[in-house]
Amino acid sequence: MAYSNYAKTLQCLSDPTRRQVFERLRAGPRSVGALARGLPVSRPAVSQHLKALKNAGLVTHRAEGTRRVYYIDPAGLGELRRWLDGFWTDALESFKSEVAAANAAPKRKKHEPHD
Amino acid sequence: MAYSNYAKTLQCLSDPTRRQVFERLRAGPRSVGALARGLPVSRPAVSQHLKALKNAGLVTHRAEGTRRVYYIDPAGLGELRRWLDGFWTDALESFKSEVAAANAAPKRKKHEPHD
DNA sequence: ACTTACCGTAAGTCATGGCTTACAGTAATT
DNA sequence: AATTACTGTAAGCCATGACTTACGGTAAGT
Repeated sequence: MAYSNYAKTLQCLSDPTRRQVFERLRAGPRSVGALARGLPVSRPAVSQHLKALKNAGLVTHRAEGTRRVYYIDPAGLGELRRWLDGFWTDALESFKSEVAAANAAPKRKKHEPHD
Repeated sequence: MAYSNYAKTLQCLSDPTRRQVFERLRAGPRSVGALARGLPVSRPAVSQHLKALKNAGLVTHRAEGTRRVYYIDPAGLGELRRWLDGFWTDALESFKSEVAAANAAPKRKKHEPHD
């Protein structure tokens, strides 16, 4: 379903309220009403957040009468995790070589076209 | 320095342009001008993005004449990674038990206060 | 000393998106 | 069939924040 889109995942998890909805699902599946009950926003707001979360592959739902029980979908988090891990190794490497370079080489001072 | 703030990190990486700046640093350290050169926004915009990235513990800079050479700081990514890993294990567990519950139990139908 | 390269910040504009209040629709209870 | 519980969507309002231009400030070259 949700293809490789860590971008959407990041943008989705950036909102505090939406992340709060998501964190509530960490404990286990909940209906929309149950999710909205403890939050400082209205139920439709939660519904919209859930739509965004689902679009990012972070949650799924299952019908239960008129209720929609939402629960976490590992797909979205998985993609974000892969991206982050790749970045992490590169970052460590880059950081180490940077520190080494900073200690070894003195400061450059010329005004020249640069990279 | 930057304490436990995966929230700030997420909100920081949510912007596409800012993420583009960050990804450019993946290859290695760059000056502000060099970073802005290939991007579709002005240099001050890049400067502001770098400020946000630094505030989130994602980058640091080192002076080199009048240039400021920025490079990735593992701190911010590390925190995000820790949060994500914790969430990931919980999500897997929650997902598995959810699928099991969905298969085992038939649909509930009563209109009763719920959770 | 003057000029040039490089950068951060201020002020102001404008689009994005999160929230609320309606409204419409389905399923279960009586 | 009528009512009640539960939800998704539409329209509109409003704050957040990303971007631009303009400016001031420092360090290096001449």
